[in-house]
Amino acid sequence: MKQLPRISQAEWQVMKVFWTKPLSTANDVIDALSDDAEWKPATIKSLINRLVKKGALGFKQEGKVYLYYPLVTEEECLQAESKSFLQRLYGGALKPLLVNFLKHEDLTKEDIEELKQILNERKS
Amino acid sequence: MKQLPRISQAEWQVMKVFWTKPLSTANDVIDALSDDAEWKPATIKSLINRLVKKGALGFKQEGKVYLYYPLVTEEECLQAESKSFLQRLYGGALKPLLVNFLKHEDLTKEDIEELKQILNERKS
DNA sequence: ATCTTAAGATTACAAGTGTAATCGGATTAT
DNA sequence: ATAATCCGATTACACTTGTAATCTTAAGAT
Repeated sequence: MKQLPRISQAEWQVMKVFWTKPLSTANDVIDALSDDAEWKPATIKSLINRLVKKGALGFKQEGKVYLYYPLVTEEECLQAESKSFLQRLYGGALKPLLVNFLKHEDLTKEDIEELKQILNERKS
Repeated sequence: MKQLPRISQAEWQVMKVFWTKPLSTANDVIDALSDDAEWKPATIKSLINRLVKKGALGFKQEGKVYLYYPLVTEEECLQAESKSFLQRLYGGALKPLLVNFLKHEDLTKEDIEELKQILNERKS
């Protein structure tokens, strides 16, 4: 399996935009993230550059601008991050993690039903 | 609420020792972590020092050595980390996180029953 | 009284991160 | 043609992190 580049927190924000809408330009990302208005445009461009260097993003030139696209899927990154999180904080024990999240976070009645459904389906 | 120092991954390993056994000496930690033999003793001392500076550990002198102890609970740190993880990777949506973990990680039949129990208890 | 030892304190240093400004070349407007 | 603009590339810089060696000082050994 291809080995994933490691994506930092700030970079993750940027990746999310590309995962949601691949073949975006740098400006698309800047727009997409402008609501939160957390970063200067230059910052976002820096992050995009790093992601390209890390091999997390590819691009093709379209006229004068680049259209960037993810080279790694959100699924696999999420998987990897989640796994390392589980390992690091809960020593790899899934149940305590789940218990913790179940206890402290918000769930609707429907969510709960759905989760029980999932639990039922995975017998073992 | 007291604001938590931010504890890095390597530091977390060290904190775990103190959470498990408060009032440990630096050498206790070195011993405790020597199985994994990942770090030189000097490294562990560095980490302890940083944790003291960050306000994550306190200590009292006992004869010639220091007995260190956590100034923050594992519970609150876990809580904070988990929350930020949830926010960062899943945009704060608990269900996708749970679904992901439920789908990909290992659970025994008993675990599953227990989780369903928890779900039942928290009607909403 | 000295010498050794061991503990905490200080210093080191490269890599990664957050955050951003500036440079250089191409494109568009005048 | 020339000037203004825009975009990606390069450079910047402080802070954190991983990893560890060295320094200082006090206690214990001889």
